[in-house]
Amino acid sequence: MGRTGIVTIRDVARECGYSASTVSIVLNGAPLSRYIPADTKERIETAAKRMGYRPNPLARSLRSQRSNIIGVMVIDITDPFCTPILRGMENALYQASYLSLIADAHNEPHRFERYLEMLLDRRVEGLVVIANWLVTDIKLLADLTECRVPTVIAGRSFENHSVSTVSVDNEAGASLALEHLYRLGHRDIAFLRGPKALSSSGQRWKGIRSFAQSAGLRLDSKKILELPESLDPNSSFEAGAQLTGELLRQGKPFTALVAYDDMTALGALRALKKKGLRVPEDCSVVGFDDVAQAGLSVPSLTTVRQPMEAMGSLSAGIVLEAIKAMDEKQDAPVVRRKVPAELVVRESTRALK
Amino acid sequence: MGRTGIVTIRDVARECGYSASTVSIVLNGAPLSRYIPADTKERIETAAKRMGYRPNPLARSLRSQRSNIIGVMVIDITDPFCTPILRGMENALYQASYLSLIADAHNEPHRFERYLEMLLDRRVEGLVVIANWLVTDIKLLADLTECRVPTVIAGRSFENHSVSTVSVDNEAGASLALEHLYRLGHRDIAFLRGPKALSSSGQRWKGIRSFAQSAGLRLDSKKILELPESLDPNSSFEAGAQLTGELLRQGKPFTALVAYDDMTALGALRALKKKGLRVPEDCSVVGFDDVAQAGLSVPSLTTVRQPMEAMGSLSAGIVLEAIKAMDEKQDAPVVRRKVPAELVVRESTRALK
DNA sequence: AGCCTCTATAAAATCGGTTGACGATAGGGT
DNA sequence: ACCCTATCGTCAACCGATTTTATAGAGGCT
Repeated sequence: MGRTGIVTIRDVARECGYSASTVSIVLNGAPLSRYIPADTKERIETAAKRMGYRPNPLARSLRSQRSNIIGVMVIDITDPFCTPILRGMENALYQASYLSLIADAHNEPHRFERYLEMLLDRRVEGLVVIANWLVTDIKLLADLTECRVPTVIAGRSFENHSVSTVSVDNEAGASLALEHLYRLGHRDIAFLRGPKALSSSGQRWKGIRSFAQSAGLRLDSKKILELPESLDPNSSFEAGAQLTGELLRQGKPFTALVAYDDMTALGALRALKKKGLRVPEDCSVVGFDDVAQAGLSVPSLTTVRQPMEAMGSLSAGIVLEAIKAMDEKQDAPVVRRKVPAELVVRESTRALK
Repeated sequence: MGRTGIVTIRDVARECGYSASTVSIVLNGAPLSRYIPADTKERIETAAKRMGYRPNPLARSLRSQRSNIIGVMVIDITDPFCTPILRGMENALYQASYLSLIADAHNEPHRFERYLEMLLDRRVEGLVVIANWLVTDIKLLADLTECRVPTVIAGRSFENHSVSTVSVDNEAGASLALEHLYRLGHRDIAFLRGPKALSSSGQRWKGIRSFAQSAGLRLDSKKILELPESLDPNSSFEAGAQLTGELLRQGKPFTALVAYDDMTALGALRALKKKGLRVPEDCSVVGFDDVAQAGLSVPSLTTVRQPMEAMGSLSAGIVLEAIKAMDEKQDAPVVRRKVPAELVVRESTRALK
């Protein structure tokens, strides 16, 4: 044992009088260990334990070409949407004794690329990209498919590319939100749509339109505003407040408002309150996502829940499956998982009197 | 180049007709490269670039005994207090081209220990523990000092141990909060203290008492409640709401409330609203931390800000310094950094009429 | 001629663990 | 007596880099 206090396999071997190979074979239960008698095994095992031997994962990875690490690219770790996904992933990976190497791109494509390279350098066996917001470009895909690293994009769906994705059913979710308001008797409903650049915006809007059509509800284009494009996910709070202010100034009455996401909805709450309107008495508000904040506001927010933890563990599961498939030389299928959204009714909506 | 598409240093060597040693020496600008003529260097460098050679960090780490990785133990990644710290750390580490390996302990001591071992196994060169809540025990310390891994605890201070810490000046911060209310004319003030097990509770309370004393303000023990101990940082919202309810039921009037942290304060807002009290008209509320939520609530929360990003980069800086010191065989000093808190006045407080 | 020093490059050792190919012994079958 | 197989291990190669040591030719000096 060197003076660093770190015990190598050779130290153990020397200590108990066997070779490093034998120690390795025994401790890993390799096929050859079949022929090693029980008492030898025991001697080796107790020596290893006594000496506190812990195999060096670096050396092991180098030899076995397996890092036991999944790279996780988070577009913006301060986004409350991300952390529950991370939590879910972590749960799934923990069980498979994989570690996750998390890179936070700060919403900057430049960092995204640099970190992507770092992750690939570190020989991550798989990659999960939590794409809440940033419009990830094609270069990503090129790099990844070229390097044969199983990849899942969580939180977004790309219809056109051959990457696995895990995303919520935005269309159905948005329908749920509108249906909820409709059932409560609301007919004059305002909308704050998401920015065009986000695919989820389009999907949610499609859900809105399809429900409206099926229910015979007329959507008044004067009451439909669109969030500006922005790189910062937290900006939608400000934008929500501002657009709601515009709606109110415009004078067209509405009894309910559907926001693109929770942040937007919280912004709307603030703007409504500022104009002296009470929620839900004077106006109902629905969000989307169910981030942690949604339950804590006053009034608490009725919203459409994305099962973020589940999405996280699903993503991890898909990547792990793909890795296993590659081990067996099959190629992994592209999985597009759409998880159902769930309406969470809280205080910000109520029946129209 | 193997069929994996990964280029090794030997591939580069073969390609340009030199040995792996020479390539390594040139690409790293090692001392011996002094003797290598410029055109050879150029040939090697262009070949490396053309072939897209990227040295394998695993192999490099194994040889050099340096992982270029800092381990980060997060007690609970879904706690909004943690992510800005992570962001700050990441910024500092990015510049030093260190990567952070984040482990989320889920508030479970069991996971904490297992991850700690994993991190040490991976030969992290330093460790930052983001200790928002969990009462970390002594075993941690033993393991760490034994393994000679520079460690910083961010978010807590331990007076009695010889670990570096970065924490906010809780005492001064709490004083600021109370002073703010006092200046606004409030004299009947209720308090929701933090749980005893947290050292920050005691510190904040000390700040409260010291300001009260210096201003001649009497604290009414009937209006001082204490949050229950709990492992879950998000529980303080519920607890805040519940304790505020108790205060109100008790009937002792108060015009302002100082909460242990922002979550507690948000809980208080909810309880006050439920009883029909308006904030800040009928009661002012102050929080502590300035988590992202604080600015988004209605009314937005006056609070004492912990400069979390700065704390994160400070922590990273201290660890990096310690690593550098160890490189030069000096031993790194124990640093106890206390950063100033800052009062952020928003809508939840106003002058007593 | 003999011995240094300076260049320019390569061979070999090393990091710590894994693994396929062997060696050696003992017993069983023919 | 001979081959086969089951046991119990060890050797050496290997993963992909870095680094120490070595080699070899060219000049320069005595």
